[in-house]
Amino acid sequence: MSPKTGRRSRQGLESRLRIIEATFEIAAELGYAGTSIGKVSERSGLPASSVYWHFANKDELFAEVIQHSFDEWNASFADPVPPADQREQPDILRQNCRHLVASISSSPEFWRLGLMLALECQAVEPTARRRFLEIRRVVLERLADFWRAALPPPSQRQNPELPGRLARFTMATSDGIFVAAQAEGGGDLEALAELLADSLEALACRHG
Amino acid sequence: MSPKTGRRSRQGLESRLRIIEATFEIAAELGYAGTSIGKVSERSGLPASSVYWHFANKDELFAEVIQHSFDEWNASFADPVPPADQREQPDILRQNCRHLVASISSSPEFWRLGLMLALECQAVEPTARRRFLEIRRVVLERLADFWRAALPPPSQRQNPELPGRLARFTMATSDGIFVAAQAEGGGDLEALAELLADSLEALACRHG
DNA sequence: ATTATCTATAGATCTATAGATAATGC
DNA sequence: ATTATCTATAGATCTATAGATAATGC
Repeated sequence: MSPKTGRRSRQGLESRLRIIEATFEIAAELGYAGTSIGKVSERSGLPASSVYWHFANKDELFAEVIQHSFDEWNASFADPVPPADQREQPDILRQNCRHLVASISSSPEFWRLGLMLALECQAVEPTARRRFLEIRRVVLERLADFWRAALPPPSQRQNPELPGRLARFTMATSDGIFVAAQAEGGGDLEALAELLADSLEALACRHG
Repeated sequence: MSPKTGRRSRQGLESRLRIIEATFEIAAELGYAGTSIGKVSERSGLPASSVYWHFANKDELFAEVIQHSFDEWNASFADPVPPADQREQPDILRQNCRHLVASISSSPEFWRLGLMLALECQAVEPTARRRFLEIRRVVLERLADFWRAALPPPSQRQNPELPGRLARFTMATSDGIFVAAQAEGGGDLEALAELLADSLEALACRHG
C-alpha cells in the first residue's frame, strides 16, 4: 500500500539511516564543528554527494540526527516503579534513583551529543539548534514525569515545584557525570553514578 | 636587568597575550575544532603568521591557553572559612557551600573551556590534551583541599575518602550546571547554583 | 644580530553543486 | 518518470610556511 515498500526505496532509507548513524557517532566525539561531511562520507561508505541528496545541508542533517537519537533514547527510557505502600517508600525512592541513573547511562551517546551541542551553541546552526532545544525541553518534561510518579504524593502537594526542580537537577548532574567519565577515561562512571543516586535521594528526602 | 624589559620585547609579550585571550574567548564558545587560526587572527587583530611566530602550532597554542586560563582561575579561587566552633558548624558548612559555588561561577569561561575540551577529547591534539588533563587533576586537588578545610575533622577521621569524593562530586555538578545555564540562556544559573549548594550540603552532612 | 610583524601563498580540507549513470515504478 | 548513487569539481576556508620588512639590542 505504502509507496515506499519497493527494494529501491528501501535501500534509500537504509542509506539515509547509515548516514544518520555515522554522523551521530562522529558528532558525539567531535561535536558539530568537528564533524565534516567528508568524515561522514568515509564512515558511512557513501559519497559526500549522497549525503546532500538525503539532506539539504549540514544543518538539516544534524537536526535529523538529534531527532533520531532522541527517539531511540526515549523508547528505552523506563518509567519508575510508583510508590505503593507508605512504609516501603524510602526503599522504593532509593531504588528508583538507581533505576533512573542506570537508564540515563545506558545510552551515553545521546547524552554526549546533547552536551556537545549545548556547549557549542554558537557553532550549531539554526535548524539543528532549534530542534536540540525542543528535545532538551521534552527530556526535562520526561524527567519531571519520572519524579511525579516516584515521589510520595503528600510531599508533592506540599511542594508542587519539587518534581520540576529535581528534573533539572537530575539533568545537570547527569551531564556532569558524563563529562567526568569522559575526562577520566570512563572507569569511574559507576562510582559517580552511585554518588549521583545518593545525592538525588538526599535531595528528594530533604525536600520531600 | 631582565633581558625582556625593552619596548619591543614588551610589545611582543602583549601580542602573545592578545592571541591567547582571543583564542580563549573563541574556544570557550566553539571548542577546539571550531576555533580556527583565521578567527583568532581576526579577533586579535594580528595576522595568522604572527600566531605561528608566537606558537609552534594550534596544539601548542591551546596548551598555553589552557595554562593561562587555569592560572587566572586558580588565583581568584578563595579558600574556605575553616570550622572554628563545634556548634556553628552546620551554618559554616552551608556558608562554605555557597562560597564555593560562587567562586566557581565567577570565572565561567574557564569552566566552559574545560567542558568543551573534556568532551571533544578525540579532536584535541596531544599537547593541549595532556596539559588539560593535568590541570583537571590540579583543580580536583584544589577542591579536595577545600573540603578538607571545610569539613569537621571528626567526620574526616571517620571517612578519610570524603573530601576526595566531594571534590569529584563538586566538579561533576558544577559542570552540569554550566551546561544547563548555557542551554537555557543563563537566566537560571542562580537557581541551579542554589540547588547545587543544597545538594553538596546534604551530601556533606549525610556522609560527615 | 635579534625580535617581531607583514604580505603572499602552498597544499589540504571543507561545504555544496552539476551533471552523468543506473536501477525501480508505472 | 522517479529515485538514488556516482564522478568531478567549484570556491571557500584551513593549517602552516617562506621570505621581505622594520624596529630594537649590542
